[in-house]
Amino acid sequence: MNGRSKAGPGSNLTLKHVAREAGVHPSTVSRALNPATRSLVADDVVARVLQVAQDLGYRPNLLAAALRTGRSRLIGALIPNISNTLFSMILSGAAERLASAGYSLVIADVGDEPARQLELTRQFVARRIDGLILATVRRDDPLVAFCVEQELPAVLVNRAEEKRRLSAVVSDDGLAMQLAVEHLVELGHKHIAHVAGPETTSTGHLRRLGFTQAINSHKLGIEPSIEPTKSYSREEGARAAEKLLAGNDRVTAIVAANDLLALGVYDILREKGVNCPRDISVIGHNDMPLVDMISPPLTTVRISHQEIGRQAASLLLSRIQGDETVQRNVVLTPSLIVRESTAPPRKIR
Amino acid sequence: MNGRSKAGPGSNLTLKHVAREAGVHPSTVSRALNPATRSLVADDVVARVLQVAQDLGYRPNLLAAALRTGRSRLIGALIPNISNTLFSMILSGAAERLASAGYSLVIADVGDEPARQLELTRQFVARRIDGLILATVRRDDPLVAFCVEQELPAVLVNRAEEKRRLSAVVSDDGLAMQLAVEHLVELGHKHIAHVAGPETTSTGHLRRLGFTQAINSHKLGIEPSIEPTKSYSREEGARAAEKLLAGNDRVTAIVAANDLLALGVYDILREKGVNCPRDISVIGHNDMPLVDMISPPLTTVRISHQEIGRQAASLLLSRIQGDETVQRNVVLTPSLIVRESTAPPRKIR
DNA sequence: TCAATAACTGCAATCGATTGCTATCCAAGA
DNA sequence: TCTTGGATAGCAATCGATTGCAGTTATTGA
Repeated sequence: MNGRSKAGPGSNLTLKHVAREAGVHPSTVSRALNPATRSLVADDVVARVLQVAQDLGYRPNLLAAALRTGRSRLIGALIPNISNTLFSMILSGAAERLASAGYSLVIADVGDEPARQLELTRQFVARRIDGLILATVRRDDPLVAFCVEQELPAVLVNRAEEKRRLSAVVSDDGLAMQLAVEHLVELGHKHIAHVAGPETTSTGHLRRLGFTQAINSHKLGIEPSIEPTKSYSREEGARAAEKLLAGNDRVTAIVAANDLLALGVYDILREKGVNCPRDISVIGHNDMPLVDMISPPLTTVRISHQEIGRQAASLLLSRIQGDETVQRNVVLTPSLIVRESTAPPRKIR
Repeated sequence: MNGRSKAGPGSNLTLKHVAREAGVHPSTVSRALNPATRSLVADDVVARVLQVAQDLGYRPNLLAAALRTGRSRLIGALIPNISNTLFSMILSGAAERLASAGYSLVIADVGDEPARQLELTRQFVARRIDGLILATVRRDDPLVAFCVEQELPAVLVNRAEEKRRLSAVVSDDGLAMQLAVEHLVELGHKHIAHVAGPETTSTGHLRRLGFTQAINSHKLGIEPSIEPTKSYSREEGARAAEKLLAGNDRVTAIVAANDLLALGVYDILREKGVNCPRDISVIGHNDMPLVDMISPPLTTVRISHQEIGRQAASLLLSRIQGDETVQRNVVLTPSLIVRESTAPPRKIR
């Protein structure tokens, strides 16, 4: 009847053992060990129980506690791609905050496929995770509907959702583009183009809108637009840059929606023998590690992804613990890091 | 008596409901749903149960199953720093393989502090994780002793342990250094120095040994050695390079134990106006993302960290599922990626 | 036709902690 | 002296799935 063949890990040391050793009932041990219920037990008994538990090296089985209480103290994270630093930084920040509250982080590296995302989410639910951090969502995502329906506490990171059904922690994409465009305008640029990210993501969408608005507010003309990229990748950036330059020789600066796209732009510039920043200035977004070491060091918008993770974790915890039901959007302020990929435009081209 | 105030997420749909609906006993439902025990149930009953479960959208509570069976289908990962791509790549590979076997990955971003590592490990044990992936271990680590003692299935990744008490998946550090040195020798270098990683890690130690051996096998003289670095970081790399160049003007090539160290070397070379690769060639280790974009593109040793993660997961699963107790060391073969940071030495300097 | 066996299915214990309710004891107040 | 009540501690149900054992029915062979 015993599922385990041998002892196995996990010590098999239970409340009962501690109770017997301390000469009290298991329920008393439970109460003595839990700070919230400790006051129900006489001081001397508490002391004795604590001592015995310590001596025996007792550690409660979190699985059993979770089953009984209905709270697993596990938080799930749905990430499109862990190996992208952006996301691992978010995880790092979230894990830090969660650990200090006694929660652990379960990760699912799910890619972009909605079916797989939903399946992994269901598995999380089956594990009775207490909350969810979503880094995958698109502007209108069925996953969000699922979470709302299941009353599953969830927080979106990095990307937000159009209908604002869930709390989110994001960077101010509009401000970011404003900073970028302003910097270029100050340098004297008049013909600035944008390599937009995927329209399905809030970042791609909002940055494009922000760019347009910034251009308008400076009374500059919008450069003939090219299609948004299909994904945030170096290859897509290259493809976009190629198209952009083929049909336009006025452009003196390119604002990319993301560092990887900017790197793709670099690839094409190099290929065509166009010098950056002398001929064309480039601005990225995210300030990924090492973009300060490439040639030329990339001017980019910095976002503290770790802070996004930390805020998301805090938001989630307060939702779980405090039964707080208001949805909140936390918007972090980005900053422009000026390096050597931006310079005044050449007088003549 | 009910812990939950409201319904909460997780559907509260249990075996009993399915059983009632299908007109059978819960145990029969359990058996019908589990492929391993399905043969104990009549075919028509299986069909009916499956149908009902499907219709109701039943999903078993993994927490309850875990408590009863003693297996949580959770694997813990102890990582010194998730935001380092090296580790997030390992996680990515491991998560992929684990997910396909129905296991989830719980991560702990623990830094380098042994006390914290042990504490987080204990918490993992309290969660009854089925296995552990350790990326943090030093050459002789108390954590390994702990795992062995607790009979906790564990696999080391990237770094191995001296006493080989646990299985490990590593790259062939000796071979890596041999490839690096051979490449430089072929280019004509005779005075090659090494910026060593921390001696506490197996990688730092083994790469230093491998380097020495490779130099000897080519009958070259060992350059006066400098102290190993304290950590794998750009700053430490810079510090080491500074010391190295201060006392030695014969050196025409530097093999760093890691890309970050190599980047630190770059920093100093630039600062001192020493041209790489014309004056000094540099080789890194790991082939981190973007080192192909920096100036000059870094010649480095490529390791498939994702493959390390995958192999580690497989090893762990076979240990858990097959009751296999042999410890195995899986050694992956690295390759040298030649870029532009290496060139023949200048005739005169 | 009857016993022996096989094939299912149900019963109930179990995993380990939590918690509402109840029982006991002692002190304070009437 | 008796009641009231506060402080402790124990009892037993419970969370939801799994599984050894036993019981029932159908099937086979003699």
